[in-house]
Amino acid sequence: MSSQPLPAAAPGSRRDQILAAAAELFARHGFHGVGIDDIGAAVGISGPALYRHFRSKDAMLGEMLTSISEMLLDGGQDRAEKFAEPRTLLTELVRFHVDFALDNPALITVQERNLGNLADPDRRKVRTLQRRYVEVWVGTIQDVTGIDEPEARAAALAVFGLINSTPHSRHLDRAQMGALLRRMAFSALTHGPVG
Amino acid sequence: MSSQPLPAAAPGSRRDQILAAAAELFARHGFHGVGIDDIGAAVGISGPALYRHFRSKDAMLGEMLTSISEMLLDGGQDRAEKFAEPRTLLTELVRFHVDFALDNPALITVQERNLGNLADPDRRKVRTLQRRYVEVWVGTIQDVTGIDEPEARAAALAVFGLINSTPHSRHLDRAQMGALLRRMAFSALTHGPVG
DNA sequence: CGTCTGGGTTAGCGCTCGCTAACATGACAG
DNA sequence: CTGTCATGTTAGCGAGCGCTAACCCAGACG
Repeated sequence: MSSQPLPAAAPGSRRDQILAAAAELFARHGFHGVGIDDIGAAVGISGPALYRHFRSKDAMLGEMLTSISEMLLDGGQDRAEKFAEPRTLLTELVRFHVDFALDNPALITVQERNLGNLADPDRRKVRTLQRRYVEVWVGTIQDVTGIDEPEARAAALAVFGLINSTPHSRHLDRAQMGALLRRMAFSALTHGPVG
Repeated sequence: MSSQPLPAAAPGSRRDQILAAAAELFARHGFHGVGIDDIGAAVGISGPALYRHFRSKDAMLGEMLTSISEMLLDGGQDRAEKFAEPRTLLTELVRFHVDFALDNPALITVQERNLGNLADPDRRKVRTLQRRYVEVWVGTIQDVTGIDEPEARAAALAVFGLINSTPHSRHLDRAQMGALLRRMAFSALTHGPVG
């Protein structure tokens, strides 16, 4: 649904493989808990060979986080264009975010935990992208519930926390987990803020 | 030179001050992103002086995480004793966890992110405590909703993610934020899993 | 008053880390 | 063949880390 099974967008097969492995490791041990040699070993090459593909370890994290943020923003804006009716849009935003979190648990974890480890130029870029994604949600939540903007923003972040918790609980299969998260998120947003 | 292996009973003030400062730093930069000198500087002493109070940096994290887990478990069990009616108990569990998260944002963040950085004996202890705390929630959720156990467990973890998101959103005052989180959590739990 | 002790200092060791340097090699292009 | 390029290798540097060693000193106390 959200991922392409066919051979990936060509130019960066190796780069992408490295980024995926690094994401997994960063998610599990934290950015500073992972060495350059660990990442290399995870893709079958050893240590400094990574510098043929990335300028630095920070650059890996930067690219990882910007690409996540761009995927989320693109997906959010895409839904916002397609669905005009607020309640429908909210449903679709929830569905999109849930699918993304279920398909990319490592990326979600890294984005949640390691923004603080990002060097300054990249961090501003990522924060801007994130802010714009949140803005899509905030507007939709306000349209549906009528609550004021600060509360809608807090509600959006709370729901992200709910949905993004999925990497930490693996006892349900994908379909069940997706359905549960969608219902919980939607209930929290529609029944919660109203009262 | 009589060897008393473990830190004795509560001298309190200084150790706690150090732990609080360390929690703040671990929450912001991650365990490996914080140096022993940083922690010392945060309490006005410098670097190695910390070893008068803790055996190692890992021991600080261990003590921090076990104390959090014990506070949560104690609070949960306390409510479970006091409130027999399932729906009331669920309300009180939500209230308790929300208050804890609002009062201890750094601790919540550290517990969420840095369990993986814990050395093995401590990690098992913390995980056991966490599991028992989750069990209190799972039982209550099942009593209220009637859903099966794996789904109740997933729902509990999702709600923790929702509530624990509060350190990342600071635009509402404590009372508003508490009220919002309580309503969202309760709605997610009561309307979500049922369908 | 001398001694002990708790909590602090600075110096520095050994290790690991991110990264660079120098070199190797297989796949083509001409 | 040979030269180039992409992609790998190993050796090793400099910095920073956790932690220990050695010393210091203010009280408490007999």
